[in-house]
Amino acid sequence: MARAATTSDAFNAVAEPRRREILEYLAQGERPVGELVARLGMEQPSVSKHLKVLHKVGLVRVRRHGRQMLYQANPDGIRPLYEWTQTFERLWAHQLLRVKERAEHKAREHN
Amino acid sequence: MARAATTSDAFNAVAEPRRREILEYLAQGERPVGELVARLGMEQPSVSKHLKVLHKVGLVRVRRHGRQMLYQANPDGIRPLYEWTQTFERLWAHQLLRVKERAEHKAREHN
DNA sequence: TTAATATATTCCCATATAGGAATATGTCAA
DNA sequence: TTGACATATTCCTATATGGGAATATATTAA
Repeated sequence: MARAATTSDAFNAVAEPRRREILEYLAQGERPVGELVARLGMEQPSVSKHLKVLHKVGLVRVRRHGRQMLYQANPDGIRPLYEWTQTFERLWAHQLLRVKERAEHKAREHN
Repeated sequence: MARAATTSDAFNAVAEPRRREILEYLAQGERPVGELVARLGMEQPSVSKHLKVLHKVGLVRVRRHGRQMLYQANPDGIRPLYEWTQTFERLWAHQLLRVKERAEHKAREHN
């Protein structure tokens, strides 16, 4: 088997750095393709292809406005990623705790 | 150009569902490869290969214990993902607000 | 209509997969 | 040493990719 398609889910879609840039930019609100091209310094066909992937996995919504296509981020699509990373929140807490304990230990040492 | 290597960063490494499963399992603590094989129902070479990718991007740590290799999740490696998703937190807040407003509106209607 | 603008699609290709099968390496026990 | 156990590596192959270049489609304006 080969690698799963970029369009198979949000995790795969977002693995591409350019697509993350696009999503970050679209977090500001609805924007036409041309603005992404201008601001992110990518080729127009490249932007369109990335948007197609993002759309397929539900990470962006589109709407036509005259000749322009207005894209916006669909934050709901990001939630699965957010929630998955939270699996490890507990472990971060432990680390912070350890740091805190070490700091307190040091503080006692110096008294 | 082709797709970026799975070993290029945490985003790419974690795009593979099997690797996420492995990380989730290792969130419990340090575990030998054999236990992953048994519990996750994957082939041993497959698990070893996935672990290699995870190790290369710093998502797991290893330690030898006799014949066994004990792997543990390195939660720090996940933080970049967590932090990136937080870019969109603000947008979720808006949505919750909208839900709340709708609920309150309905409540007023029924008075 | 025709031209101009905005975006999407197609074609080409070097590249890195993930899994299966087989085998290699490393470590302990007898 | 030899064998058994635990894990890693290699070889194979179908497959999807991302970028570049060229072109197609859709919409508005003249």
